[in-house]
Amino acid sequence: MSVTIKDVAREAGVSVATVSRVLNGSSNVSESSAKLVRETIERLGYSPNFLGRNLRKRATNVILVTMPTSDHSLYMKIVAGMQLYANKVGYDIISTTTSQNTQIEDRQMNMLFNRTVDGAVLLGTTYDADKLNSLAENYDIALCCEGVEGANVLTVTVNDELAAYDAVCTLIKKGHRKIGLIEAEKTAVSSIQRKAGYLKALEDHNIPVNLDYIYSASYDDPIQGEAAMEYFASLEDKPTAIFAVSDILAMKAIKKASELGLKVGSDISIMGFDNITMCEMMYPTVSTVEQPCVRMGKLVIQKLIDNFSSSNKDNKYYYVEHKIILRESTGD
Amino acid sequence: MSVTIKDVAREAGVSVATVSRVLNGSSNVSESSAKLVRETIERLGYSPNFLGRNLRKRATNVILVTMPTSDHSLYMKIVAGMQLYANKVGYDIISTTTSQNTQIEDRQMNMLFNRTVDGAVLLGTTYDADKLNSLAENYDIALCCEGVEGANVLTVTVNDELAAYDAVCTLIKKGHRKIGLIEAEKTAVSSIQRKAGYLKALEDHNIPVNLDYIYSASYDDPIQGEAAMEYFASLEDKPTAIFAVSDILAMKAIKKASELGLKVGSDISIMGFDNITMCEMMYPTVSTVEQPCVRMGKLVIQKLIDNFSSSNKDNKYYYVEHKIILRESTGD
DNA sequence: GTGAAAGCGCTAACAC
DNA sequence: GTGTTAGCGCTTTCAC
Repeated sequence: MSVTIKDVAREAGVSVATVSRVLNGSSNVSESSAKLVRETIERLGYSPNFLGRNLRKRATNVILVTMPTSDHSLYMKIVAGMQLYANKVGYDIISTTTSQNTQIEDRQMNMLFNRTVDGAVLLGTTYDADKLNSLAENYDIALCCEGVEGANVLTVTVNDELAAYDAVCTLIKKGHRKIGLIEAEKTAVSSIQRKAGYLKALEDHNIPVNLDYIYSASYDDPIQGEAAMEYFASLEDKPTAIFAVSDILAMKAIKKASELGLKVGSDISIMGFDNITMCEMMYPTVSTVEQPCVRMGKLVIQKLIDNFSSSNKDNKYYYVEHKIILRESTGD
Repeated sequence: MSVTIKDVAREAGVSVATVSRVLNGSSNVSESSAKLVRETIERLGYSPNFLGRNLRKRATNVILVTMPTSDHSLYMKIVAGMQLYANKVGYDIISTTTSQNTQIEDRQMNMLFNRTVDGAVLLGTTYDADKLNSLAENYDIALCCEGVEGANVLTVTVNDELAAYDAVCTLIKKGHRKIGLIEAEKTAVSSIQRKAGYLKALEDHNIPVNLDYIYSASYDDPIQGEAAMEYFASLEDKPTAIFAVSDILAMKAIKKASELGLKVGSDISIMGFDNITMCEMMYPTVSTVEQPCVRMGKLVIQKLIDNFSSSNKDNKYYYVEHKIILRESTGD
């Protein structure tokens, strides 16, 4: 049987209250008792049962992070950023994967209901705005990376439209005027906004939009990046550059371009979005728009923790700065 | 304030014991009461507080998974396999990243001490055998993917030696006799055993070992895969094939080979280990040894849960079957 | 089939 | 500075 606070108290010849006080760093305990208690704790190998503590404190100091898939270094980097900050301020981060399945996501949100965690940040969600809003009424949640239209929930993302705008402007400045777009799901806010940025960049440079240059793919089915490239290569008037709304799509496009005998970086420039680890592993390396993962993670956790103890919840939308990173796939 | 079992009992006009019984599916409750209770639960939006429940039950039905880095699809696939099985049998999986940092790993193991989780599986660890053994004395833990020499702890891995042996034999059967090895840390059991498999395969085919063909790199610093390739390419008598102990190392080697103007798959064949998602994203696609992630995940969770309720803990070493996967990087 | 009550391990209000 | 005690929300004997 494991040792409890009572055992420590008995062994040390003090009350459980005193033990609890040294455990929680209360000042109202003499140095001699404190020392005695600490020694006894050490000797017995005691470690407080957090179920008891958390039950009493009505808080766990644990934050849940859910994500659609864990096989994506973008998410994992953000989680790392969260952990870094959270640990510093006494919180733990645990993470789970929804596999884009609402039942699984529901199951995970149960941790909120059953008080296993103090709050949750959703790195993408299957929930719609209504469901999120009613969830946010009773629990502390936040969105990160991917916002949801109409959700009045604390959200941290890059400014997707502006980031895409910058990316496409960069391509234009390199002399490209025939620029293809590989977009993702029509329902994904990030893809919608990145497309908006693409269109705006063309408009601002007086480049007419060519609908042939817009290919609809999917975040979840990266193989479509290959199909996109095949399609673009089949056009009579081929684009000289491609902007894809995710690195994975860009990588697939690059792979297909190489297979088609196109030299990526000179024959065709390709730019992704996210700056995942693999961007530097590929041949050629992939130009992209960096999402500042550590900063995003820190910010969302910070704001979420603030909400824990606040009566009027902050449900604002926070933008965090992106950065254009040029590598070989755009000839840099 | 959130609704408790008392509220439900009061509203339904029954005792908390009865509510608890329907919550836990006890048969000793009349259908009429049960129905009433269920309706009340629904009406009040009640959801049991697991801190109270777990405290009383002395179990959480949660298993912790730790890994050195979460930016590695191999781990994430294994976790997915664990989740699949665990959920089926009423357990939840939560995962954390140690960043190869013992303090962080300690902090996470606290979840074991403070009873936040019922057990833990370590997908690689910074702990040595002694520390693991003493941990295993008091808590249910398991190793997965990467064993530790001398640890008497439940472990599930592929048979690394045999898997590497098969991989190298495959290269030999393709006619290669000059085969380079990119190994990882001298301390990593998996790398040691994969090297042993490499050596055995050469020996069994009467190919003398050429020490020039063995390059020491690191799992954690994949860039060394590039250095390895550079080195092999600089040799007068270059190897015609390379076996790397991880896909990431193999990918880096492939990248460098391409940069050096070598056609991977014909000029030189390269084979990795793990079968991570990116193997199919690369150009060329990467031949490798598949670790059966879902099966590994299921097996380790199954055995671990068995241990929860067993007095004589199973601390055996379980092997799970690997599979050779041939793709373009070996000319397939 | 049901309820009263003890108690899981802990913290915190209160009394001294 | 320290101890006593109530109670967090739940499950589970035990009695009826």
